[in-house]
Amino acid sequence: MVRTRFAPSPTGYLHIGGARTALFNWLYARNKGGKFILRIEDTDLERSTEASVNAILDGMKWLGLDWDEGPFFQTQRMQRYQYFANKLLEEGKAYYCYCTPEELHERREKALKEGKKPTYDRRCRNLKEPVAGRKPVIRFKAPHDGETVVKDIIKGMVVFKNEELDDLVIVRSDGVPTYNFAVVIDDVDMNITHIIRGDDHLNNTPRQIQIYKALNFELPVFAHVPMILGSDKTRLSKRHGATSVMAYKEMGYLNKALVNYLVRLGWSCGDEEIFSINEMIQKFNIENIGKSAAVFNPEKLLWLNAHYIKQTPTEELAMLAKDFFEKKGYSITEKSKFERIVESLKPRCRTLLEFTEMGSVYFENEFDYDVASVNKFFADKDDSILSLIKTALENTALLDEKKFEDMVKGIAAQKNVKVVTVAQQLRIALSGKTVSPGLFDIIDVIGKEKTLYRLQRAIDFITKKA
RNA sequence: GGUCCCAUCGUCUAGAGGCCCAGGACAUUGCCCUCUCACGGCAAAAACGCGGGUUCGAAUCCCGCUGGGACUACCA
Repeated sequence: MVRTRFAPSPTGYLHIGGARTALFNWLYARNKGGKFILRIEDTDLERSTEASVNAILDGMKWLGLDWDEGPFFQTQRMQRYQYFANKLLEEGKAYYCYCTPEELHERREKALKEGKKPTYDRRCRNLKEPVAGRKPVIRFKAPHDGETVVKDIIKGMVVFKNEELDDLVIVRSDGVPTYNFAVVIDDVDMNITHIIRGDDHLNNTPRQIQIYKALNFELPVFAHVPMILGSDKTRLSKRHGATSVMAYKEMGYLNKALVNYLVRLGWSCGDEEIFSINEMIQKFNIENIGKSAAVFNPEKLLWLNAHYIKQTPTEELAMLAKDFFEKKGYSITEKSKFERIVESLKPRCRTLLEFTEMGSVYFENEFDYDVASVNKFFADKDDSILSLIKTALENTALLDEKKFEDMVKGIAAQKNVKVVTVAQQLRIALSGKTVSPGLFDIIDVIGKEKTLYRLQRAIDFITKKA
């Protein structure tokens, strides 16, 4: 039975990189009919917060990455780490070290200055007596010679010389285990079969393998996936823009779009770009994960989001968009009318936030007129076209789209101008700009009264200007 | 500095020795559609980092170089 896990440390929100790691683990487990476990690595007491735990959980839920077991918290498993630390101590595979962080730091600096390796010199390894007045850490007795090989199904066989690895601290002076130790105990206790994680952990892996061996644990399968980079090819971080998963939700991205984007970042399936969740589960495999780091490309995410917006049924989309409109102060009363609005905006918007921007035309009556648009279409200060439209609309009952178009064309013929001129003048009257959803959509949604109001307002604007 | 990883269009990638004077997608440009903007359709431009090998033949294998990244904590 395949068992994978996602093990974030709660020191911030769920970010893009973590989300992709979680997704890969989740997909692999689902593909194999296995289990996906969530574990919170909160042994860094200083930086871990409950708010971060909740933020991560929210992010996972929004992406639809449900877990089968957990969340487990490392801080609630202290006795397990103590047990194995003691075991190593008793078996002579670990020892107390009384060096202070300050001493260690000094020695490291000194070694670096002298051009030597800044590794721990193992001076406490054979200490017979405790050092009075100091709280020791526990260090792992790493082998001096030989090599440790990481068998990684993405990177291949990676060989590390043991002389490069020093005696790492496995338990801090306050009794809290360090990452490299806790992660091993946890993965073994939770029967994790496949460890899929960022390749920033590849260098840690030989140390962990040494601990597995010292404790006679069976090794899991390792798969180190390449990092996600920003546009400048350095590790993706805040300065590259939004990195929080939930920030994308707030910006009006659909979870399906983000997940689809993420799965294709570092993984491929021939020429395929669009995957439903089920297709992903069915097709995901570790073999097709690439070896090189990938640059996060917001443009492509935007394209995918637009794709999923177009693909989402309008009724469903309207429910998602509602919050965004209400947040902007536009109250949604009639469901069917709102769906009409959403429908008209659907092919024009790439995010839900854009719906509210372009959609303002349906809600605002007292807008400003765009200067460039006015200069282009009302330069001659002639309101006759708008007046004709107004008269035509005043004398008609509810138009259908065909009749509306005939009217516009008729006025164009009558005034001997292009249809587009009439349309654009009307558009500016209705929206203040030369860009908007379809004219008929607008008048149909806002109704006769508001249409006439906006026409008169535009006529006043033009004539006042004259 | 040391260790480790990586290297195909601007970006995500296909490519597992001949099917590749390198395919798809995003972005870009042009054309068509059209009441504007979009959508949609069509088309174009755009890459195997460099140098050595191996081989009848290399984007694909090997070595070196260069470049990028990660790690180097009583962080994870």
